[in-house]
Amino acid sequence: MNQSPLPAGPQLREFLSGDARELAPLLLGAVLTHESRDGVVSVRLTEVEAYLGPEDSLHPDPGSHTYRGPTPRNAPMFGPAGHLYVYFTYGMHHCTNIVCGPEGVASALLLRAGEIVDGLGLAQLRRPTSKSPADLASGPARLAKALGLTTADSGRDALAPPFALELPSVPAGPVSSGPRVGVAGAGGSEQYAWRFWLTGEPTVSQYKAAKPRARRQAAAAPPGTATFDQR
DNA sequence: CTCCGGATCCTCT
DNA sequence: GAGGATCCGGAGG
Repeated sequence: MNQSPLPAGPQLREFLSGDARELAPLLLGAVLTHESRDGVVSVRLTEVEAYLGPEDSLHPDPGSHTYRGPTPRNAPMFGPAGHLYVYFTYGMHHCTNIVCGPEGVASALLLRAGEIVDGLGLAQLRRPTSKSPADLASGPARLAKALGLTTADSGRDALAPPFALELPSVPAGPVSSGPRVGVAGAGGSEQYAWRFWLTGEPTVSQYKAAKPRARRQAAAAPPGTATFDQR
């Protein structure tokens, strides 16, 4: 039992102050817990994506909400590591990030998928449309829903009650990586292979590339205008 | 102020 | 496999 202790408390926050791309594989297998009035739900992270801020001129990240600098919405991403950044999208979905990097530097990990390891009943109550336990948090909006998180939680400290974050006691297993999902433009290309997941995990999100939506009053597409359909 | 389109999920075919 | 749902952040006039 002479192993170096896992980062916890202030050490964990310091640990999270590193580069999100390096932290991403290390956070796979970590367990995020949220206790609410309705009960406790814990998710073991199986898939995350790194997003950076405008500070790193060597790696501009056009896929990041912070690409154009700080705004009221993305402010938590510029704050201290270990806090949550939750945003609302598509008029109906919430997605959760854990802020990384030193204070003042925007960086975060989008929590894309996980396995419910505690509070299965409550998670099922929150996600009645899921068909199996593996579906409960197999997608960023599903994960946020299962944990009961909304924009009201954005900026809150994930390392303090009613939240908790625990790193895996042993490396969680083989890690795969690939391009980020649903990011329009260059930010979703192979150049940004900042999505990491636990190889073979059934909870990893089965995703389709975000399809470009028809614009309002768009003229009919000229024939031969091929659209991308990558998977 | 108006307009565009998204770090998505679900249902129906 | 395709389309709809349904808000709001951010940019530009």
